[in-house]
Amino acid sequence: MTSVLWFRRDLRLGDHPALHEAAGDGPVAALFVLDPALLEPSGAPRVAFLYRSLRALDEDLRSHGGQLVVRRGDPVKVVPEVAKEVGASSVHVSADFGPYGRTRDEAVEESLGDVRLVRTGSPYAVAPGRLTKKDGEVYKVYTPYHRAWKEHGWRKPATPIASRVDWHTGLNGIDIPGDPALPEGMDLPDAGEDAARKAWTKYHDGGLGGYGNDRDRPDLDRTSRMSMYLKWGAIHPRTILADLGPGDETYRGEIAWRDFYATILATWPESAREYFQPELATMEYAPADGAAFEAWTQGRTGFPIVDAGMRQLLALGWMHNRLRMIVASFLVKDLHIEWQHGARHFMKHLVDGDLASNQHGWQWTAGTGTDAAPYFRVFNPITQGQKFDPQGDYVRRWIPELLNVPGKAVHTPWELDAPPVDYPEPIVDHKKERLVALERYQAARAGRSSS
DNA sequence: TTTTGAGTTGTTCGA
DNA sequence: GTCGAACAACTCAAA
Repeated sequence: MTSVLWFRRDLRLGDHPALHEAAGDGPVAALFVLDPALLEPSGAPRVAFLYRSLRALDEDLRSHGGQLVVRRGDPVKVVPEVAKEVGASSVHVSADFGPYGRTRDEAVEESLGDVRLVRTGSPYAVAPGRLTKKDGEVYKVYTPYHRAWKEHGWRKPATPIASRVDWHTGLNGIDIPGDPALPEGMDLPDAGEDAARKAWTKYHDGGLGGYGNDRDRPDLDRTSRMSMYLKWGAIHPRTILADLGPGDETYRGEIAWRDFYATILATWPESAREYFQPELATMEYAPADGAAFEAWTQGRTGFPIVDAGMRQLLALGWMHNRLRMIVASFLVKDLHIEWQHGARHFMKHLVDGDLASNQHGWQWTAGTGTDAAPYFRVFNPITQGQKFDPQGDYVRRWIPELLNVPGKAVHTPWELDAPPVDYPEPIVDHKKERLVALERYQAARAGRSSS
């Protein structure tokens, strides 16, 4: 009996449990639905990367005698239509645990009627719900979660079957749309499963060994950049995990973080918008519609390391992890702007923008999340720059106005005898704003304990 | 039930 | 320059 394989965040053919399930039923029709509800809030870089990933998937399918059918619309309508057209008795998917995805899937399941919606696998090594404390509750602290996660383990990658699948062809779909206009000069990495595997192999044989020591050095750029492939499932985390050795504990931990935050968001879907610790929502913040927020988004705060990160985001659709923390801390604790505004800006511009990791990364910085940073942990944008970009190479790469400032002096351009005229003065006094932030948090904490 | 130990990523200050 | 303490109490996880 024919089935539909509805692709979402699993745009690959290798190591794909839902494909194995579908193939066991008979012929498989491959479908992707362009859902306006998901596309509209996404920025051009992520949409472009999605389209390229879809083209790559279609190419891979064609090389195995199949094709990818792409339809536009609400999956609640589109998926049953396609199932009917091919006479499918089941629709196979990888489980989606996001706030929108889960509700959508329940609605699709309802609209499918007698056709079964079968969820097999997920984008995670250890899917939400698999791992609980002994009392059955969800872990809220990373470290014990991580311990249990390692103990629980994950499946080995499955053997490839795409060439043996009886692919259903002949359905009409729309062409994958042309890429939306990208910012001038933006150069996205190659998309698709093949590119993901190649990028991973290259990193595995090259930079991975130095990850533990150098991952915080944006000037050295030793992170794997697998996030955008993981975002769309061009590679599955368990494929990556299978290649890691005992010395790769730090890198393995990052995969665990991804699973952890997915679990948190799946358990508390409202934490995508609301404060995980609601009592901190009453804290006083500055409005996000002023010049300060604008300066932050444009990389013109006058703090070189902050501006370099923000400009890297605009230019690449990607930002080094250390910079994500620095610029987030600056927005929340120097400009006193709520984390949601920063999270939204990130989601708009990041190619790898993942709701769970993004929102909870921000909540961590804001001190409002699970396992949050202590309130007194305020990043100093000057010393962070000096520490993690010691020669200033990263800053100079992204801030042409500072190109001629040598060495670490680039982190304090206002101290130069002749500061560059086209680079802004610091928009705030960090020392002062740090104290303001500490007071705000202290007041909120006092409010909490008295209420 | 109670108790105990622990908690991603930092900074400043004073000795 | 280097080092340890203070920053603060609270919640979580597990015994």
